[in-house]
Amino acid sequence: MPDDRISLVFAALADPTRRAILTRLTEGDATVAELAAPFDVSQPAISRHLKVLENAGLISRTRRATARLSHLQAEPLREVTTWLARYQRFWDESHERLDELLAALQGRGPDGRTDAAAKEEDDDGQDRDHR
Amino acid sequence: MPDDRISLVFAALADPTRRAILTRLTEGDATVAELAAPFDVSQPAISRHLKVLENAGLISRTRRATARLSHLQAEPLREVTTWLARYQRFWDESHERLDELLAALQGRGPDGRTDAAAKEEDDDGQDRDHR
DNA sequence: CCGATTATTAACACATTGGTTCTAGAACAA
DNA sequence: TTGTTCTAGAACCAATGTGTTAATAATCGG
Repeated sequence: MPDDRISLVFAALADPTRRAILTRLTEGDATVAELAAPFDVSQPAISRHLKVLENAGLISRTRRATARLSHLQAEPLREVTTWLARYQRFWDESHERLDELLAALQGRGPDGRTDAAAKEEDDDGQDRDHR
Repeated sequence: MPDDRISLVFAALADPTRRAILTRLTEGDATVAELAAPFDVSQPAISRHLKVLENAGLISRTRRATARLSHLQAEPLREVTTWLARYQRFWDESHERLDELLAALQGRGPDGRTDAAAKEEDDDGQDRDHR
C-alpha cells in the first residue's frame, strides 16, 4: 500500500486477474461487462480491479453511452522495464544490446522525458527516502 | 496472495523497502543486520521482507558463521522483463531493437530455457485459469 | 419524465500484510 | 558449558485488499 507510482504499478500487476485484463486490452478497448465476462467473479469486483489499474495509470477510461470503455496505457510498463533494466547485468553477462535498449527507452518517451527525469522518479535505492 | 511465480515477484517488488534491499544487493551479498541498517524498522521486519524476496526467488541465502548472507537472484527479473515486453508496442512504435532484446532474453537463459518454456509459465491471458 | 442498461458505491466478511515486542534457535568463542 | 552474537519465530495489532450482495448513480431511448 505504498502510494508511489512504481509501487502502485507493481501491486497492480501482482494480481492475475488484472494482468489478464491488461492482456485483453491489448486487443482493443472494452467495456466493464466485456472485461468481466471471462472471469467467474462479480462485476463490481472487476470494477474495483479497473479502479486499481486506473489508479496505477495503466488504463484510462471514457464513456460511450452508458458504458465505460477502458483503454490500455502502457507507459508505466515502460517505466517498470526501465527500472528492471538496472538488474540486467545480474542475469545477462553480454548485455551490450540491452544497454542500447535502456538508452532507447529512457532517451525518448512519448512525453519527451529525459533520462535524468526518468531516473529521478523511481530510484529507490537505500540512499534515499522512499515515501 | 496468488501464488504463481510472477505474481509473487510483482508483489515482492511492490514494496519500496524490498526494492531498496534488492538495490543494495547489487553491490554485493549482505547480512540481515547490514540490510536492516538503513531502515528504521525492526530487524524481524527485515527478516520477513527477506523471506518474501526468497519466496519470490529474488534472493538466495547462505550461512557464514552465525550470520546469513543474502544474494541477489535476478533471474525472475528477467522473466518479468520478458512478460513486460509483450506490451512494448503500446508504448513504442519503432521497436525493432526491442524485438532483438526479447529474442535475446528468451533465447538463452542461464538454465537454457527455451522461448516456449518461458512463455508457458507466465502467460496469464484471459484464456487460461490462473491461480 | 420513465424505464432500461451499465457501471459504481456502500456495507459487510474475511484473509493477508507489515509492523511491533518478546522469546527461541544456531553458530561460535572462551 | 556458558555466554555472545545474529537471525528467525510466535503472538499480537492495525490497516488494506478482495470478494460478496444490495442499493445508487449516469446515460440514453421512447
